[in-house]
Formats: sequence, C-alpha cells, structure tokens
Amino acid sequence: MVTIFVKREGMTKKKSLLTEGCLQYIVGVKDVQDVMSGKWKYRIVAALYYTEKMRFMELKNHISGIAPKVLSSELKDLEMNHLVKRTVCDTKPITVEYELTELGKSLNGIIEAMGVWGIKYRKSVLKK
Amino acid sequence: MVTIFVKREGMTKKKSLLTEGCLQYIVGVKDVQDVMSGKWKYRIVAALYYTEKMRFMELKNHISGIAPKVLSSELKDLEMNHLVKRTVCDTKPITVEYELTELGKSLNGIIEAMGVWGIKYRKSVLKK
DNA sequence: GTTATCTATTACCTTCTGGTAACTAATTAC
DNA sequence: GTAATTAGTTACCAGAAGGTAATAGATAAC
Repeated sequence: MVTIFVKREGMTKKKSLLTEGCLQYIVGVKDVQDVMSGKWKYRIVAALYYTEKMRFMELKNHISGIAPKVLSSELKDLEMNHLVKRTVCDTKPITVEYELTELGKSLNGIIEAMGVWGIKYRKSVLKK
Repeated sequence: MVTIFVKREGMTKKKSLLTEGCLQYIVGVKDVQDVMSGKWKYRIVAALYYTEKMRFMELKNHISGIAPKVLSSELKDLEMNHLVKRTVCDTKPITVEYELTELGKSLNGIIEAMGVWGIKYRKSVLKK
C-alpha cells in the first residue's frame, strides 16, 4: 500500500507544493493516460488479458463496434509501447496473433481498480 | 483482492465469452473513462486530493498550463458527476471553493494504481 | 476465372477537444 | 474615475479522434 499526494511538511511557499514522490505519481498517471489513450485500448487489453491470444478477426468480432482501421491503429500503438506482441503465423492465408506482453498483463491492477470503482460508482449514483 | 476476466468454464460458443462479473467490470472501466475523460481531470482530482480545498484561481495556478475556460468546464463535469463539490463563499469579492466529495476521494485507488504502474513502466521501458 | 478469407490500408468526412484572446460583472482600493 | 481582483464566459479556430465505405494483396477453394 502506497500513500500518495502527501503534504510536504515545513513547506513555505512558491512553485510546486508537492513532494518529489508525488510529482512522480503525476507523471506516472500521465504515462498511463498516454499509452491507454482513446476509446478502445482498455477494451482491447481486457480482451487479450482474458483470452491470452487472439487473431485480428477474433479481436474485431470480440470487441463489438470497432472498425478494422481503428483496431489496426490501436494495436500498432499498443505494440509500439511494448504492451502487445504481434506474431505473424505462417498459415495460408496468413494469420496474425496478438497477445499481451508481461508489461501489458501488469495493467491488470489498473483495470481492476477502475472496474471496482466503476461498479461502486454506479451503485452510489443510481441510489440517489 | 478481486480477480477479473476469468474464463467461463464449460462455455461452448456464441456471443460473449465473458462471465457476468467480467462484463460488469468492463462497464465499470467504461464509466471511469467517461467521468475522467479529457486531458485534465486526473490532474484536477489529484490537486484537490492533496490540498483538500482550493479556490478557482488557486487551482488554475496549481495546475500549470490549464486555461480558465477549460478548468471551468472540467470542474462543471466533475461536479455534475458528484466527484467535486462547489461552494460559493460570501466574501468580497466572492470566492469559490472546490473540494472532492467522498466519491471523488475514493478515486485515490485508481490514481494510485496508475501512478505505481506508470513509474514501473517508465523504468522498464527506459532500461531497454 | 470467380469467389472467399485474412489482414489490413486508403480516402473522405464529421464531431469532439482543447487552446487563444478578449471580455463580463461585481466589488474594493487608490 | 481608474485599476485590481475574483470567477468565470464568449467567439473563434486548429488539430485530433474516430467513423464509413471501398479497396489491396496474398492465397486457396470451387
């Protein structure tokens, strides 16, 4: 358990009021926002986390509503950021397998935190 | 600890291959993406989490780079979604205080997970 | 030779996001 | 009366995001 956004003791004034560690967290959050930007990346990562491995068409069918152009582009981003591994299989016609890297799998904690909060949020807001 | 994206045992074919619980998580993630959309909301929530309370101008100065128009609009969103409470103070000139609701504060877990992952990610990618 | 499968790509278009700069309204201080 | 402070708002605009529809290139099946 890590505590974040702690007030700095003895801080007087000026500039950032945040501790070094706190600023690191903010950079960390920004990094996540960058690599997981857009409408579809969480869905894609979740789908791959669940199935371990999927081909392009399987992914497209699994994630309802996504256009091939968009899926292709999102997968490229994820691959570039070392979250997804792309493997071309020597079949006829060729198929391509996508799977999460270890780094990609480690996103599980974030997705879990978001999932849990979202469910709580929905209950909390609906009961008002 | 909750485990997500579990394979459904005995599933044969068709439609969604995900369990009910798993689908709930996906909706939860989507809800978080909705209420925390855009470039600034995590920054704003983090700033308020750290300081407990801030006035409009304080927030604007604290979050470097944000335009008043954008800050105003983001705060409205957050307020509408019950994450931020807005209080007009009867001072001259009037000041307005913003603070997180309990729901808003409970975002801490997500921000923490993202912060931790982001820091790890940065280390992992840089060392390559 | 036509059609199907798989993995995409291309051109085009619309909507959303967010930035700039200037301005409002109320009040106080000089 | 002029300037400053607070909390925004308004008009304008550029670029990004993402959707649609058609198409490519390789191969195999019929």
